[in-house]
Amino acid sequence: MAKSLSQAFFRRSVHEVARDLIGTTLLFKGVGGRIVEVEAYHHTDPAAHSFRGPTSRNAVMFGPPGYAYVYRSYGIHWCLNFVCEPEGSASAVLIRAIEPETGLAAMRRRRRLADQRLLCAGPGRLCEALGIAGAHNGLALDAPPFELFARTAAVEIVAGPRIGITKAVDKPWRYGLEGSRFLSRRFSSPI
DNA sequence: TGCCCGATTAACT
DNA sequence: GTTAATCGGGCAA
Repeated sequence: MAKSLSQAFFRRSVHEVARDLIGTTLLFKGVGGRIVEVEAYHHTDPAAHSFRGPTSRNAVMFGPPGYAYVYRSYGIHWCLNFVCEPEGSASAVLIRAIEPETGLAAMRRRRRLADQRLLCAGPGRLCEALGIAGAHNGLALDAPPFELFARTAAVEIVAGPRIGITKAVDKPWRYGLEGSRFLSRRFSSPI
């Protein structure tokens, strides 16, 4: 049985945590799968929500590591982030895609006709499939309804530029599981 | 108060 | 390849 991740897992730099999240299992109310794609956002990064300081929306980012930051994107979708170390640094990892494994029926029901490959391939799709919404902003990641399990084998990780941003576009802070079919987009070249 | 734009997605041509 | 949907944050006035 895989080990549960504790708060200590998130008490490290956002880039370390981002790489180590690839291959871990994320469940929300018992539904989810293996994380295959994430992006790191550091508070000194102009593309990060926290770059201009605390607001009511990003307040959770300025709190302790190991909590979920959920925000509305484009007025339509929800996006899930994990807050990282150090406390108050307002850095977080955006969860962009998981490989659906557990609770497929519940995910399909929420996502309607989507095929399994697109069920959780993208931050908005993932939140819809798992039933994550703004009400879950600020929840701890080491307690229900969240469950996180460490990976049980080594993984090949690829990196590349982040998606959908207009600032700091050159930073290769998107991480993915090499060769996964469940990425929101392909990585152009392995690093 | 008003205006612009975004860590997106699905449905178009 | 393009674009509409849709709304809160951030900034200018």
